[in-house]
Amino acid sequence: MAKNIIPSVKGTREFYPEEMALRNFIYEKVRRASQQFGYQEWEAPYLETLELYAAKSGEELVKEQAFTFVDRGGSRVTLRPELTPSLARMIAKKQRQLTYPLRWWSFGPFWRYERPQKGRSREFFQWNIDMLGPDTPEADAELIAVAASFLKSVGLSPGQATIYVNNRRLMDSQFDAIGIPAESRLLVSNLVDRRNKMKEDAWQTYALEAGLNRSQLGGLIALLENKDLWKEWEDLRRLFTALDALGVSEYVEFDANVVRGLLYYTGTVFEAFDVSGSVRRSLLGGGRYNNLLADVGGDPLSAVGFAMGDVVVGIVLAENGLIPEFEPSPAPVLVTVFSEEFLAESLALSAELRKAGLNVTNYPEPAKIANQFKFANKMGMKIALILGAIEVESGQVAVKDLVSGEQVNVARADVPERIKQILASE
RNA sequence: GUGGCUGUAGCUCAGUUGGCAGAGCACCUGUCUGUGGAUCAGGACGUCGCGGGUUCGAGCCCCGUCAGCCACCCCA
Repeated sequence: MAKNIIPSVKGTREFYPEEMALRNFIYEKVRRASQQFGYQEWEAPYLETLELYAAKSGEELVKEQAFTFVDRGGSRVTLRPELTPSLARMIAKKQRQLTYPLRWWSFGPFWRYERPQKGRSREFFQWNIDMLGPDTPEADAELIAVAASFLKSVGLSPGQATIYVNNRRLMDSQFDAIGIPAESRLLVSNLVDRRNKMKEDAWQTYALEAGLNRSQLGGLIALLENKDLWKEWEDLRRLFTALDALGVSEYVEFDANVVRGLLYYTGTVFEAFDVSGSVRRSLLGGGRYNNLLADVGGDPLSAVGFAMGDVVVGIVLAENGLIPEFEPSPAPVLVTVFSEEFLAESLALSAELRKAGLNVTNYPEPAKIANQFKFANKMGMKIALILGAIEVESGQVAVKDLVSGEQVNVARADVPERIKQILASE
């Protein structure tokens, strides 16, 4: 059948109505969580210059994994791989005109030129949410609370999704204490990232080969396994106090293993994982980054935020049976077309019902009534209306409840009310 | 970017040592003219991902390529 169809671009996503419904479901939950805390929706260009990302020194990965091409004018442009540089620019351009604390959120498409596999495509949607201005643990706690609110709103319990929290400055002080010099931090950071993926003894061997001595390794292990380490750090104590007050502490745990890309974050870091399955999957991640505005030439400005991709969230929701049932038709009512003769009558009835505030689909042509009912059934519609010779003569409409199977004849003027009754009872 | 697995009907898949292309589900039609879902009866459905090679003969073997998946890598 499907011959010679030009394939879609590798790694892109096609949203058939059912997938689009899931995307919109996620979007609605994201929007609600964001707005509950007073965040404003905003958006940035999808196309940016490569320089915007190259400006962040040390991020060659951006150059390797960004979707870049030369436009007709010879400029190098990039499909945005992340939002934060655009945020930094837009803030910097109006830094003195904006109102702080500034709370912004966004949900839009991003592109990364990666090797596609499950949970990772070249085109994805991402929720970004940030607070700029305050530099307090309580601000950090608010972002974590927003994340927890989202997880809760889609039906993920603390047992299914957990947010792990750490602090980069705490880790720096601890690394100092066990004699890991500043220039080894990147190495150690990678080591920590890797620890969950390797067997413990293999990981230790790897760590020693990578250049740690036994005393450093021992210190590192003790550090990573210390669940009470947060108590030694004022900011984390305040953070957990605030989380408790915000009512989300059941979703949050301290974990020294969370480090997240060393060069970016300056304080609190956090990452939510799906812990319902056999594999721990990252749902969202973020933290405090206080240097960003200064890096792009703005005045120093503190910031905290996180990002969440739609792909993994969709998979996790599906695996936990949390995706709402798909309703194919946004219109619960079908007006059938009895014959050519009554086509105009059906169209007029549909228009009346729409005027009464109902979503109504009119069958587009005369066809066997059985086929029109089949259509209504497949589209998940709740009510079918029949307008044939008998009904028109008596000024009535046959209203059939497709869920219960009951059918009654109703005076035409009473049809909207009758439909609303049926819909309300289901 | 590296390594591996997979690709057969709309979907999920079977297909023996190389010998006529299969199943289930979905789909279409059912006693001539006003009613969907369930059952029954009948029917249609293939570039075996694509290109090349070996062979009397390839879905099956070999090479290449594309796509999906898995592990690395990375996760802004």
